[in-house]
Amino acid sequence: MNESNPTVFIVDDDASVRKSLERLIKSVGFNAETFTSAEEFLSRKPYGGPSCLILDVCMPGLSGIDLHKKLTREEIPIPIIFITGHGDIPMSVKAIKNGAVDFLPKPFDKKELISAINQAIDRDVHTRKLLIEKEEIQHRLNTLTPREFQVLRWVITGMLNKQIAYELGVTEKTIKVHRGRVMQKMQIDSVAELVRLAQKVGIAPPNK
Amino acid sequence: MNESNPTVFIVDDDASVRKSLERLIKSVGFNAETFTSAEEFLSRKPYGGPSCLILDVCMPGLSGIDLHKKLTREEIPIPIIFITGHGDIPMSVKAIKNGAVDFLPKPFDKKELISAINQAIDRDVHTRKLLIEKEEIQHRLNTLTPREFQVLRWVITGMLNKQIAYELGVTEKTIKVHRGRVMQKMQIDSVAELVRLAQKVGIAPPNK
DNA sequence: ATTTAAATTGGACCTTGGTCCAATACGGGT
DNA sequence: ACCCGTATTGGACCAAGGTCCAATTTAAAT
Repeated sequence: MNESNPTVFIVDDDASVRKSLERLIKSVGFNAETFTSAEEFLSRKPYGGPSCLILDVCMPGLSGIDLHKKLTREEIPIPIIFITGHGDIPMSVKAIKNGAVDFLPKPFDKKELISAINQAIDRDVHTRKLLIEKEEIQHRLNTLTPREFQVLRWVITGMLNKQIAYELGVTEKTIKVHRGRVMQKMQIDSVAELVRLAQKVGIAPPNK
Repeated sequence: MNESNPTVFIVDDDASVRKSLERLIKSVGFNAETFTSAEEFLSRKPYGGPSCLILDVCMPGLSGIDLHKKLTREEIPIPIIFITGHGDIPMSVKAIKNGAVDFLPKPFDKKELISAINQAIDRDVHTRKLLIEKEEIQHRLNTLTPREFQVLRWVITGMLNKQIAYELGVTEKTIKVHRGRVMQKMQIDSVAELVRLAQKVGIAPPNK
């Protein structure tokens, strides 16, 4: 069990389900870790590597649905595969619309579950990659002064320095200096890259 | 019945369902148009305004699911709301994952259906807006010569004219001319706009 | 064979972007 | 009182972008 290998977390109040899932998952080469309740899962320390969550819908205490909501609210984007013995269509529809990877009624086909797990892990790897990228960008953005950030937002509109200068009520010279520092701090050397970078973290142009 | 008002298409083999749905939909101010089969719907001329499709899953001939697949394959992005009397969870999950707006078992709550219809129409309005924008961009792109398009792809990387010239084995002068024509034909005047525009239609930088 | 579109390049010239050095001004914090 | 980060601006200077006019070459189309 190491953190570079994908881990599948299993939350189900039924011991036999936990056991069989754990065996199945380990047999295909993933780490598996089981929990008897949503609360127990929440108290686990955050996992660093790629992972996903197999979650029973109905459980005493916090239900699987509740846990999903909570994770969404707290922006913990771990991919979720629901399993359930007593689900209905509206419930499954809602779960998928809220971002669950799959929703499998018990008993389910092993191949289907494995397929869902692979999808979930792939999604998590992708999500993590984007997240890390965003954090790196954000870190550099935080080194900008307020004025520099303001200039950045105008620069990505494609306006000329003199136009930006007019908008901010300063001289073109000043914009040049701010702009130069923005590029230096963001560690790039073209407007094209700045535009893409701003897009990735959702920086909008000024309201005018 | 005019094309600026949203229209809801109803496809169901059950006459009573068609009738009640039509009444409900007209009562909230949308146009409604009914069809007794998927085939009948397909033979209708394309609708210009915002619309969505309420689709029975089980029907003689082409089923609702089949129709959904066909529309997806042919890139007809009309939002779909499934209704069904005999659906199961895997079916509903699959439908939503394939992009359906909702999946409602009969009998359904009127408010739920109306809510789903509003979502579907909103989605369609949004999709159409993006589509029109993409088409406008594509139209301008089609006026570019192969070489100009090639230069465009290098320009959006943020490279200098001299670097692009080296990549293409020509002089900087040549790149300047192509680049100028690209900006003129695309009707923009900054690299920033070019980058965003390229992003919208999914133009990738060169493979190097 | 003539025409046409595309690609290429040169020269001249102007605008814009970017940098280096330097200076002033203002507000916080030690 | 003094230092530091931030914002501002100027001068000088060079690199890069962009445009106008003009010319050549080549391949495709009529």
